[in-house]
Amino acid sequence: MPRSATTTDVFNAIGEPRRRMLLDCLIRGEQDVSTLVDKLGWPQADVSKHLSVLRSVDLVVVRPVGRRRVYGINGAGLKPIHDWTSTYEKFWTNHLDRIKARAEAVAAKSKGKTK
Amino acid sequence: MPRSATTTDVFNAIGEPRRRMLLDCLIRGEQDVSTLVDKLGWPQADVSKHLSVLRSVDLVVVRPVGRRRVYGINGAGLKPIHDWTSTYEKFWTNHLDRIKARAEAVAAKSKGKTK
DNA sequence: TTGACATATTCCGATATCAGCATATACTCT
DNA sequence: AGAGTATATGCTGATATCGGAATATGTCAA
Repeated sequence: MPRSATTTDVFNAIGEPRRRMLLDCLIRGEQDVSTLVDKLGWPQADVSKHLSVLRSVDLVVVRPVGRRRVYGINGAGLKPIHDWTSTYEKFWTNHLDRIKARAEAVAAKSKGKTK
Repeated sequence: MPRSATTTDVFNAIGEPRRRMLLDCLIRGEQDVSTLVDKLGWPQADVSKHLSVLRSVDLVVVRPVGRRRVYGINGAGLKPIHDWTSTYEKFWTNHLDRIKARAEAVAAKSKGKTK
């Protein structure tokens, strides 16, 4: 059994760097496909396909404007990832604490104690 | 050009659900491979291989204890993902604002205007 | 309706990834 | 050293994914 599809698993969807670039490009505001093609310099089909994946996991929303399609970020889709990583927050916080503690220990040691 | 390797891209590495399960399993504390195999019920080789990927992107650290290998979470590795999603935080916040705004609009409308 | 433009979808070959099995490495204890 | 345990790695076949080119869908405008 391979990994769950990019079209159903948000984590897998953003596993592709180009899709993160796409989102990073949209972060400044809604844009239509042509604009994205210009900015990114990828073939139009590629942009559409990556957008399609992002759409299927609800990371972006589309709004038809005439013959254009304006894409925007649906932040709610990224929240699960943010929440998941948040559960590990204590690990990097603790890590910093440990570094700090060690630094203080070193400082205390150099002040007087030889052990 | 395919997506960047699971062994070099943290985002891609956690794109695999089993690897997230593995991390979720380790969140309670360091554990050796046998314990993980027991808890998860996967073939030992699979566990080792997924751990290997997590190791290559620095999401876990290993500590040999006799013939055991005790794995622990390296939270610092997840921080980049957390930071990246944080840049989109405003989107889900704004989204809630928008829902609220719309709800208020609907309420105001139903109060008098028939449209 | 016809033509032009904007975007999506389909088909293709190449590649990475997965699970499973078998085997290799590494350590411990006697 | 040799047996046994713990973990890692190599090989294989099936599958998903990617980019690219061609094509299909959809929309406007005259």
